[in-house]
Amino acid sequence: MGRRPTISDIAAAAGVSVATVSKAVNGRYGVSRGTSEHVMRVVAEMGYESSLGASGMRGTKTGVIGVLVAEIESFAAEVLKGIGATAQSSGFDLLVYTVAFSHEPKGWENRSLRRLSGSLIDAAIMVTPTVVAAPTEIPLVAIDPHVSTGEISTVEADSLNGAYGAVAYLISLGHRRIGFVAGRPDLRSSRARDAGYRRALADAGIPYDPSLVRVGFYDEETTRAAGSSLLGSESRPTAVFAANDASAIGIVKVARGLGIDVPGDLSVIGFDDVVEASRLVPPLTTVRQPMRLIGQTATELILARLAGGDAAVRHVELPTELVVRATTAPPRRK
Amino acid sequence: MGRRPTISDIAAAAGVSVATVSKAVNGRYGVSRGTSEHVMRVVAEMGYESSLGASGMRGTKTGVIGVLVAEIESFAAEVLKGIGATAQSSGFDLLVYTVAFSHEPKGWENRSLRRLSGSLIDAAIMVTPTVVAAPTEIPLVAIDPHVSTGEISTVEADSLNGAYGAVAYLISLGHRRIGFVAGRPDLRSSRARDAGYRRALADAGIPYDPSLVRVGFYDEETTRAAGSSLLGSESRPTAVFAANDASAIGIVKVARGLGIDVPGDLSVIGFDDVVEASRLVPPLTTVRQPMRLIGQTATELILARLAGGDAAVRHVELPTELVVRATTAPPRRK
DNA sequence: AGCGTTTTCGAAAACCTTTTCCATACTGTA
DNA sequence: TACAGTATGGAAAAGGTTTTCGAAAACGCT
Repeated sequence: MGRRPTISDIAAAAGVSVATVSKAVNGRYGVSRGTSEHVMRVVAEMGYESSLGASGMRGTKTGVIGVLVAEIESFAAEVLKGIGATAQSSGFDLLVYTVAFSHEPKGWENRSLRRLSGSLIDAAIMVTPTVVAAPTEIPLVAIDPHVSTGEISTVEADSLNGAYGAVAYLISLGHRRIGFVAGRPDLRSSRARDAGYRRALADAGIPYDPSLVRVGFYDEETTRAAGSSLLGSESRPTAVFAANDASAIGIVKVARGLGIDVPGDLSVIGFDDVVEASRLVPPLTTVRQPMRLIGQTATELILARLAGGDAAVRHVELPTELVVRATTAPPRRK
Repeated sequence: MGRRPTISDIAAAAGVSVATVSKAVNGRYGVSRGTSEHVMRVVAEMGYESSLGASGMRGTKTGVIGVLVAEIESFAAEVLKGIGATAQSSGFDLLVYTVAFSHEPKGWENRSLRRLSGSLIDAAIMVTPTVVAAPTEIPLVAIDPHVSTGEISTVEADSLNGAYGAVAYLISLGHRRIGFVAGRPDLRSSRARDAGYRRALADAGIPYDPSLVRVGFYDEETTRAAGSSLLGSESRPTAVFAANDASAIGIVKVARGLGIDVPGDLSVIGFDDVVEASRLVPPLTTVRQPMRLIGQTATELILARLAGGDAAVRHVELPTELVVRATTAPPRRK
C-alpha cells in the first residue's frame, strides 16, 4: 500500500487510458473539460505526481534547473541562497547535485552534467568548475569559472578591482612590505586577484617581491603550511593580502602560533566575506563578494536563455566591497 | 556532435551489445576481462555516463541521497553543509531538491518525494517538512520536524533546554518582565521553545503573562508587525526571547524604530545563530543550534539504514549553546 | 438526412538503462 | 575425440511517461 501510484494506477482508477491521464495532468490539448476534471480529481485523491526520471526520458523539458557543485562549503552555500530565491519564483524547480569523491576524478562537472542533462534538467549552473565544460545541448552558466572557460557564460565578482582596493587600502595605512597568498591557479578569479595585487603595488611604486608571495590554493590547511615560511622569516611582511577568507584565516592562525599580533604586528585582508570571516577573533577585514547576487544573476541569465531570448555568451562581473573589520591597522613604528 | 552519448552509441562504437556495455560499466558478472577493458576504454574516450533518470527506472538503487528543502535560507543552507560533507565521503551522491512555489500548495515534501522516490533517490532527508509525510518505500529522516511526525526518524536541536537556558540567563541578569515571540505552531521546535520559556519562568517563580507573548511564525516580517504592539505598549517587557534569529532581528529593528535602545532599554535573545545574527549591529545574543551537526547526524542515520542496519525509528536531540553577544544587558534601573 | 469538420480518446512507439534468460563458444577431462 | 561444464555475449522485456497518429464519436451546416 505504501507504493507510489503510477500513471497506470490513475488510468485504471479513473477508467481512462494512460494517454488521457498524461494529457490531463500536463494540460495538453485533446481532453474534454469533463474528463480532465474527473482525472484530476482521481489524481488529487490518490496523490499522484509524475516521476521526474520517467518524464524526463521522453525527451521534453522538465521544468528543472540543475546546479552542479563540487562541495557545499561557505561560498557555494551562499550562492545557492541566491539561486534558490530567484528560481523559486520563476516556476522552475531546483536540483542541486553533488557527486561523491569530487576531488579524485577530474571532471566531476562533466560527469554529473552528463548524468543529469537530457533527462532531468533543462539547464545547468556550475559552481566553481574545475575543467572546461564539454559542449552540451542545454544552456550553461559557470560561476567562479575555470581560466579556460571561454565559450560559456560566466558570472563572477570583479576580483581585479576588489584585490586592487584591498592592497591599496593596506598601502594607504602605510604598509610597504605586503605579502600575497595566491589562490588556485586554475581559476580565473585567482589570476585576477593576483593581477590586482600587482597593479596596486605598481601604482604605488612598490616593486613586486616574489619572496613575499605564496600559493595557498584557496585552502586553509595548504595556506598554513605555506604561511609559516612566509611569516617565519626575518624579513616578513607587515601585511598580507590573502586571495580568499579561508587563506586569510589560515594566515591569522599561523601568526597566532608564532606569537605575531594581528593587527598589531601584522595586518591581514581576505576575500569573500564568508560567515567565518566575521566570526574570527579578531573579525577579519575582507573584500566582500556579492555571493547571493552572483547566484541571482546566474539564474537570471539561465532563465532568459530558457525563455528563448538571447543566446549570446555573456561574462558578468559584479562589484565587490571592502569590509574593514579588525585585522588591519597601520604598521607598527620601529 | 554536442549530443550526449547513450549506451547504444557506446555499444556500436565498441562493437558489442548494449547489455555487455551495461555489465561492464556496472561491474556485473558475465563479461570477460578483455571485453570489459575494451568497453571501458571506449566509455572513457567518448565520455559516457549513464543517465540517472533512465538507470533509476529499472528499479534498482541509484546511489543518490535526496534532500528535500522548502527554501534555501540560512538554516537550511547550514544544515546542507553538514549533509554534504558527510555524504561526500560515503560514496553517495547528493541531490537537493527545491520545488517552485513551495508556499502555495501544502505538501511540497510529499509532492517532491513522489517525484523523486522510486526512480532517482535511495533515501531522503526532509528539512523542515510542513506536513506529516506519507509512508514511503525509501528510508526517511526529518530535520526540524512537524509536530505530528511520529512514525519517521527525526533530528533536531534540544529546543526545550536551549530556550530554558536563554530565559534563565535573562532572569539571571535581573529581568522579570520577559516577552516571547513564538515560532510556527506546526513545528515541534516551536512548541519546545515555548515550553522552555514557560518552565524557566515557572522555576523562577515568575507568573506567565499572555500579554507579553506574540506569534512571529519564525518570520522577520510577521514579527515586525506583531512586535510593534508588544513594544509599543506602556507596560512593555524589559527583555524578549524570540523563537528564532529572524524574529529576534525583527524585534531589534522594531525597537530601533521606536527609539528603544538595545540592550539599554531592551534585551533580546534569538535562537539558531545564523549568519545574520553575528552581523547584526549590535551583534545578537542567541542560542546556537549545531546546524552542521544536525545535518551530519541525519545523514549518518540515513547511511546506517541504507547499510541495512537497524531500521528503528529514532528521535535525536542535539545540545545547544548560549552565545552571549551584545543585545543583552541587565535591566535599566528606574 | 447527409456530409465534412472538429473533438475526444486510446494504442503504440520512443526514451535509456538494467536484468533475465538463452544460446553459443570455449575449457578441461575421460 | 567426445562430453559435460563453464564462461561469455546477446535478445528482449520491463520500468513510467509523453507524444504521435489513427479511429471513432460528436458537431455544424446545407
